[in-house]
Amino acid sequence: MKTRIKVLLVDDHQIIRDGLSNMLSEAGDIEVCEGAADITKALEIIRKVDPDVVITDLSMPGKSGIELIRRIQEKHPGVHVLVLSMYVTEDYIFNSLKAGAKGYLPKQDTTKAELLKAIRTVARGEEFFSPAVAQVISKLYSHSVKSTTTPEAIARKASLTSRETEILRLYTEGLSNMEIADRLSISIRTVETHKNNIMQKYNFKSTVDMVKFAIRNNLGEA
Amino acid sequence: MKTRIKVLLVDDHQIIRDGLSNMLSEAGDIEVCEGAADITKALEIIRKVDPDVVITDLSMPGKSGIELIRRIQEKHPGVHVLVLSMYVTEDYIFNSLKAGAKGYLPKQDTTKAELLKAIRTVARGEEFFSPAVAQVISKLYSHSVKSTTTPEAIARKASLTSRETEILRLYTEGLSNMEIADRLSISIRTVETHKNNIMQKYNFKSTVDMVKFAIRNNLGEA
DNA sequence: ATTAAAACTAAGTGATTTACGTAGGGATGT
DNA sequence: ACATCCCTACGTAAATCACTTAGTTTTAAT
Repeated sequence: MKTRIKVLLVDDHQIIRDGLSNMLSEAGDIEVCEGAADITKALEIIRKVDPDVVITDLSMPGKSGIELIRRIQEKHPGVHVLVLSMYVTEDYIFNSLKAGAKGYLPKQDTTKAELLKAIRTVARGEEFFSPAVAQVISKLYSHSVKSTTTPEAIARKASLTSRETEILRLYTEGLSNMEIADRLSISIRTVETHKNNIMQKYNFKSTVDMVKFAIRNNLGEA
Repeated sequence: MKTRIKVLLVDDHQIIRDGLSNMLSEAGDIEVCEGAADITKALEIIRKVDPDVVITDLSMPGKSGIELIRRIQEKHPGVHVLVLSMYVTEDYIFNSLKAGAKGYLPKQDTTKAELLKAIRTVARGEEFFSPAVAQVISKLYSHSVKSTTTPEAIARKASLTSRETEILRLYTEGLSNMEIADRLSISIRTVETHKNNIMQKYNFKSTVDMVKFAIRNNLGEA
């Protein structure tokens, strides 16, 4: 009899954590530990209980979930990360994998059975992706092959730094400078600076232009 | 001091019911009764406890949630139905309203605050729709101008005047209030007022939300 | 190992723009 | 005649913009 799989849930929504916790506790081979609503708390709990699997959302207050994955890889390489996100976009998936995530599931249509299977799979150190995610990944790879021949397009996209991209995405969600500053735990002046830089790089003449650009380029939803 | 709002949750997913139940119980003015996973059970509980508000999903095993709404209207017209669905499609929304639903919220992006507001609103017998849903409704009603089978109050509530539509379109072009004012030869204040009215009609929380709506609605180019 | 470049952070400050509540006048329809 | 809707507009408070400067950290290259 092997020990149960210790799972840590990271999500800023209380109800979701509670719901998942309930659900997972019904499985005999899984042990859910105290959840975390942000990265700091998550890392603290990881140090304390050394879980086998961390299930995390990506959109959270403060640093993004990507950062959490990165830090876990650095300091706790034995802990396997399973992303449970409401976004099934190239960007999120790619960056999660790059940061070291072992699995990626969409919140939308993941069933209890799938989630359990995913947990058990990543707990063994293997990878697990839902069909929808796998599709995006394959598209990503074929895309990267093509893009080597089109440096112009890459250059354009690459001209935004990761921080700028992150902030641009938050603008597309309709957040104000202040709200973005709070979300990222940085000064509103910094947000303004980043925005200014974005606007200058692309010569946007208004915030609306910027958002339209982001939407066209799949940096934001809708 | 009025009595608490009695709420019945109908959803075939155990975790979701549990999560919502948890969440709603934290509000002092709401009392959550035993949930139901199907129509039969739901009607049975309604007969027993006579709730003020029924929150229901639409996709359920057996008969659809629409049928539940219809039956509630027939036998318990005082019970207000709030739909909480993962689908924000014309079909579902239209049929829910036709069946007598007082509110419709997408599962995807409804916040706790919104849900509570929606519950309190429909408990008073008023209607409540999230921006995304209102968008679909307005689209629905703008096509069939005179529909005798449908509540016209909703259409009016969620439709924009010609001036508002005109101004909204200019916003999607990236124009500022001032530029729009010049273009239309009216005061910037007037433009602001129109914008304000648009924002209120759809409960937009930011200009970006408004523009995203317009783009999705083909009022502006994407 | 050291250095240069780039990225992230942040503040000052005056000008501009927006948010939001309130309100008058005209058309319409009942 | 009266309620209602629509377009118009203002005042004040709040937020954002535009530009500049600059310290700290990361990354890349020699």
